[in-house]
Amino acid sequence: MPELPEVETVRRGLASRLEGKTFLGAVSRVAGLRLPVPAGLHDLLAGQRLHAVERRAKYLLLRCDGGTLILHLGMSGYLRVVDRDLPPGRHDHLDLLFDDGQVLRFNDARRFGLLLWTTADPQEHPLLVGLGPEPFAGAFTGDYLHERARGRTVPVKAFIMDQRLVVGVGNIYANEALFLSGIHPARATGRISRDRYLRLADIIRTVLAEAIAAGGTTLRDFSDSDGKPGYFALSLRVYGREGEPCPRCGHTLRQERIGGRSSFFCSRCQH
DNA sequence: CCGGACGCCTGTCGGC
DNA sequence: TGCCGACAGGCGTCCG
Repeated sequence: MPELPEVETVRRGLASRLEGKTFLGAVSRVAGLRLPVPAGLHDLLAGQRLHAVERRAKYLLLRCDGGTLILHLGMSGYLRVVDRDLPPGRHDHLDLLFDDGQVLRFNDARRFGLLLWTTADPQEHPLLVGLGPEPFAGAFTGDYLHERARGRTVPVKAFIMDQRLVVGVGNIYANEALFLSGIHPARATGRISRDRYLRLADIIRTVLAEAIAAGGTTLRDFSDSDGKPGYFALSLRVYGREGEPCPRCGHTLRQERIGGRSSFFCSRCQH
């Protein structure tokens, strides 16, 4: 579910509401998410002061004095800040308790999410160490894309969703960025000009930034830490709009499976 | 190394 | 109405 704009929206909410607080501990109601929840999480967290909420790719990093909580929301995960008296509901798997009575509650129906604790540098964690550049970092350029694309035959949509190339682009924003770039999602990665990659890199940044400004995209269950939805869904040009007219030329938008994922595009505007 | 398929897990929706 | 398959915002692993 959440791509970079959604995770960044959550990060901002958590940072403003939770930074500076001290953990009382944790309650787990699940054996494992994508990986087992750390044994003894309560004792690991108790007394830790949360001094910063950061983001790397689609991971949230909750920096504490003695270590870092690494969270990933998977497809269906969300976080809420609630009062500890609110009874947990279905799929409310984890509560991280703060000393002021507030609780950071993790709900994840599909359990593709993740919570880990590390006392080492989280950037060096095996799950994070191979990640590509952040799309807003200087290293992410059209020339970088063009260089990495050389000789590759994979559909460009799968290419830009590969987190080893660049992080944060998931299925929604890949579709949107390719539409705005006029590039067909199935086009072979190595057969796209440098000029088009320059434009694509800019457009990826622009789409992600606009989505962050809108609070992310809510299709069904995404919400920020206050439970409020994002409204970028209103601005989606092609995602989920098969059968509707192309916003640029009026041709009927198509849906096809490309790179194993549902893809939406205009066969007249995108080549 | 590369590209593609699969599995993880639950909820929802469309077709019959 | 009920059932069943397909599909859903991610990602790691395995196979050819």
